[in-house]
Amino acid sequence: MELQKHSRESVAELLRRHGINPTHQRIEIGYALFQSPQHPSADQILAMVNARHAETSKATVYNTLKLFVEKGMVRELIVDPSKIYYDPNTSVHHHFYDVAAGELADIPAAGVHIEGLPPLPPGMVTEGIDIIVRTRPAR
Amino acid sequence: MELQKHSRESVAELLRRHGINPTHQRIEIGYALFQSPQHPSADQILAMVNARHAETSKATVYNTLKLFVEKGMVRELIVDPSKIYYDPNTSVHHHFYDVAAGELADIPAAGVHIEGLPPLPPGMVTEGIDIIVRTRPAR
DNA sequence: GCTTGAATTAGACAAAGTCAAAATTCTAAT
DNA sequence: ATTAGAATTTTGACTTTGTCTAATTCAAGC
Ligand SMILES: [Mn+2]
Ligand SMILES: [Mn+2]
Ligand SMILES: [Zn+2]
Ligand SMILES: [Zn+2]
Repeated sequence: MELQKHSRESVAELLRRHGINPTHQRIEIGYALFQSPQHPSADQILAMVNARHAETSKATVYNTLKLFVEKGMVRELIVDPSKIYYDPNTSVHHHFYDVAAGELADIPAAGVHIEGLPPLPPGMVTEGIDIIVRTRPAR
Repeated sequence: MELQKHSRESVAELLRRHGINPTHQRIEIGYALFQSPQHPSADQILAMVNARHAETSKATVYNTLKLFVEKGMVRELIVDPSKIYYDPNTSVHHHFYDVAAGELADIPAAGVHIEGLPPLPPGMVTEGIDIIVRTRPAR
């Protein structure tokens, strides 16, 4: 057993733990998200979910991803002007972004420190700190 | 004299220094960009430029902003999933982003250090490092 | 088998941005 | 002055990503 990190059953359990009713569509979307190509866009998820046969509508994919974000099950990454990428890893970490290929790679939080940030504007609270290292192929 | 940091003449000069032929439209767009509301979007610039009377088309605003970015005269800020913000300050610095209001505020680079970043993926070169502190109103 | 609330769907719509072709303006010869 | 060629701008159609609303389907509980 344990051939895959995430079975549909373990995704259902993850949904329950985040207070999300694990319907068929939500399980498929979560499953797609936690599978392979780290950091997919909504469009890619829609394609993955419906690869074998039509299973889920566009509206449901967008609604569900928004729900996942609200419930803290996934994170949005805003690095590309034209689409949102989704990150199944919600723990603190940062990213390389290959602007030529449009691909993201994780930077583990361990060892990364930011020093000397000024205090927040008054009355504001931090929602998150993103470090994005934009890269491109040399020469 | 010197009532404004940037006159149309000084914008024209800035364009020339960046190898951009200073046409009427480009000067107006640059002037709008360097005026006030720090970090405008393309849409806001279009509105500013045409506030008094129609002066510049949508295509020219988008083309020109892209040209400015290519020539290194302004910087794009990707912080919002729905629009690009433009930053007339190209020196190294970072940003607070109020996700509720959609407003950016500068964080001067002085004193801010990032430690412990891993080496770049092989064959890649850094294009820039962005730190975005996402904030929202408390409570 | 009904009833009801939750979830999903289709399809129209909106916003931001792109693109190609036509029109205009500029430049620099003749 | 005239004209050719290049650069710039414009128009308007188009694409992509995402949103919205109303209709439909689904899942329990009775
Ligand atoms: Mn866009
Ligand atoms: Mn969008
Ligand atoms: Zn990640
Ligand atoms: Zn700035």
